[in-house]
Amino acid sequence: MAVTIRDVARQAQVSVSTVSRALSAPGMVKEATRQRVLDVVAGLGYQPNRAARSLITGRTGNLGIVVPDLLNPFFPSILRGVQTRAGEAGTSVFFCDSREDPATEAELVRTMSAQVDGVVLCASLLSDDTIEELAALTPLVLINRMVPGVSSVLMDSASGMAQVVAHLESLGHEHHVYLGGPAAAWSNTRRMQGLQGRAELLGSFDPNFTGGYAAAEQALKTGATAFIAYNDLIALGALAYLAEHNVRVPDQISVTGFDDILYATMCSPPLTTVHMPTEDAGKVAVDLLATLLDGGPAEHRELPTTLVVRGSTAKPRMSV
Amino acid sequence: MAVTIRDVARQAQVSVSTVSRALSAPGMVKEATRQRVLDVVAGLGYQPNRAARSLITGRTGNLGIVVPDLLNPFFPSILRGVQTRAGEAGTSVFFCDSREDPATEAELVRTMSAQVDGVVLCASLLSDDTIEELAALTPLVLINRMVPGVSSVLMDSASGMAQVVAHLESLGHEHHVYLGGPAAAWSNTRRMQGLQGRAELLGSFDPNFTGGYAAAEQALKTGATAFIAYNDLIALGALAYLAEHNVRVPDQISVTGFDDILYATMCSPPLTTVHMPTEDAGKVAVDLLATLLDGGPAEHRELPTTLVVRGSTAKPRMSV
DNA sequence: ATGAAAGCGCTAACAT
DNA sequence: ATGTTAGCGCTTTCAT
Repeated sequence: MAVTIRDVARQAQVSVSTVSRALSAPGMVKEATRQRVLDVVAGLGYQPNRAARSLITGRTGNLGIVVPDLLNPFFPSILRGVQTRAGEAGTSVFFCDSREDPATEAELVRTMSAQVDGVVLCASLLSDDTIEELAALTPLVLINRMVPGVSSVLMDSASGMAQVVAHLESLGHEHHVYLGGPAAAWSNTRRMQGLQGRAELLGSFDPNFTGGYAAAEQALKTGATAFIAYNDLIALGALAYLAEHNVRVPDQISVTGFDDILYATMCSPPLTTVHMPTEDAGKVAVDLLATLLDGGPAEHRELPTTLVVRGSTAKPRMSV
Repeated sequence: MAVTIRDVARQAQVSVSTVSRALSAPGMVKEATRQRVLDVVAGLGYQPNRAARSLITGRTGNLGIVVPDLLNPFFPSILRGVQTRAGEAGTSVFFCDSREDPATEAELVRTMSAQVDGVVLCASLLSDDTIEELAALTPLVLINRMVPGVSSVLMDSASGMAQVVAHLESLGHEHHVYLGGPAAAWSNTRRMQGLQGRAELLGSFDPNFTGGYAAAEQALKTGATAFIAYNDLIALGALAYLAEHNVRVPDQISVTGFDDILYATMCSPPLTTVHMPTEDAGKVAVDLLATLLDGGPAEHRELPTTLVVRGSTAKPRMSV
C-alpha cells in the first residue's frame, strides 16, 4: 500500500491533523512544524489519497469536458486550454466525445456529474431546457452557446463575420454568398447576424469538407464573386471543388473560412479566415467554473475574434 | 446530499451489504431480492459514490492518457478510441498533453498514477529506463513505442512504408528520397526500416508543415521523382513548396505521406498515404490495460497499416 | 442468502 | 498551535 498520512505523521512526530493542516491550511501551523512535515512528505513521496479526501470534502478535484467531435480540429485546442488552466490548480480533466448526438451529450454530463466538481460543455446541441436542467445538477459552463442563467464563454462570431464582410467590401466585392452551417447550430445563427443581410444566403450544409464541396457547386451558380463559408472545413471543401473546376482562387472567386484551424494555413491558397481564441476560451471556462464552485454567480464572457487575411481573398476581377 | 446506499437499503427493506452485493456481485443474492433492490435504485436514481468505493477497493475506475500534442490530428483519434472502449466498461478517462516535453510527460504519468488504475502513453519521447520505471509505478500501455516488458500497441509502420515503396516502384519510380522525421522518434526508425534501403535519406525535419516545406527544397535538388515523407504534415509542407515553385504533383513529382490524417483527403492533390488504425489502437490499448489490471502479462500487439492511394502519386514522366 | 460491523485515508469539528 | 476523534459512503470479512 502507498504511504499514508499516518506514516508522515509518525515520522514527523506530529499528529495526522497537523500533517493535514500543514498541507491544506498552511496558516494554521507553526512554520517550523510545517517545514518538518513538508520535508517528510517530500522524503516519503507522500501523495494524499484523493478518494479519501473527496469522500469527506465532497469535492473531487476533477472536472469534465464534453465536446461534440474530437476529430474536429476546433475542439482539441479548447481541450488544451482547459487542461492547461485546470492543471495549474491541480485539477484533473475528464473528457468525453458525444459524437454530435444530443442524447449522448446529456447522458455524458449526467454520468460525469457524479465524479467531477463541474463540467464544460462545448457547442452544445441540447435545448435550453435540458441545459438548464443539467446546470442544476452540476456547475456548468458553456462554450459557444448562450443560455440565460448558465455561465458561458462566447467567441464573438458576429463581429468576426462582420469583419469578413467589411474586408470583402473594402476589396470591392459586391455580391457575396453565405455557405451556411447547420440550421440548428447557435453559432450559425450568430454568424448570420454578423452578415448584416449583406450576403446572399445559401441554405445549410454539413459543416465539413463534403458539405463545402456540395455548397460550392450551388454557390457558383449565384454569380457571386465571394464565398463566405460557415467554417474552415466548408471553405476547404469549396476550395477543392473550385480547383477541380478550374476556377481560380482568389483571382476569380474569393473564399473565406471561419475558425482558423491548423489546416487553414496549409492549403493553397491559404485561407482568409476568422481566428477563434479557442485555447483562451478553454482557460476562461475553467475560471468561470472556479467562480461557480466558490459560490459565485453565473457569468457570460465574450472573447474577441480577429480576421486573418491570407491568400484566398483578393479584389474581384472585372470579368468572371 | 445525494442518495446513498443506506437510503436504498432502507427503502428496499434490506441491509446495506445486500444492496452492495446486488449491485456488484449479483450471483450472491436471491433473484427476487436483487430485483427489489434494483427497482429502488432506479426509482431513487442512486449512483454509488465512486470515491467511497475507490477508498476501499483501491481501484479508481479511471484511466489516463498522455499524448505529446493534442493539436496533432493524429492523437485526438486515439483519444476517441480509448474513450469509446473505456466508456463501455464504465471507466472514465483523464487526458493530458505533454507538449512534446519528455520531462513533463514523466511528471504527468507520475501525477496521474495516483488517481487512475492505469495509463496509456502515446508516442513517448522518454528513455526506455524511464518508461520501465513508470511501468513499475502504474499499469502502463504504450502506443507506437516498444519497450521490452511493457505492454504496447504498435501500428506497423515498417510494413506501411514497404507498401509505399512497392507502390512507387510499381509505378516505375527508381529514385525516391525520404523526408525524415525526428531522429529520436522510434517511429522514424521503424519507417526507415520499411524503406529497406531503397530510398535516399534526407536528414531529419520537424514533423510539421514548416519542416516539410524546408525538406522539399532540399529534396528537389536530389533529382528524385518521388518524395516519401515521414508523415502527412511533412508531405503537406512539401506539397505547398512544390506548388509555389510550379512543380506539378504528381505529374513531375510524386509525394507520399504517412498517418492519413483528415487533411490528407482535403489537400490538392489528395495525398497518397498510409492509413493508421488510430482509433483501434486506442481501443486495443484499453484492452491491454484491462489485462494488466487482471494480473495478466504485458503484451505487444501490432496493428496492420494500409496504403491509401490518392492523387499525389503517378507514373514518373520521362523528362523532368 | 443475508446482516452486523470493521475499516479504507482523510478532514473537520472539538478539545486542550 | 496541536492532538483526539468521529465520521464521509462504501465493500468485505465474519457471523448467522
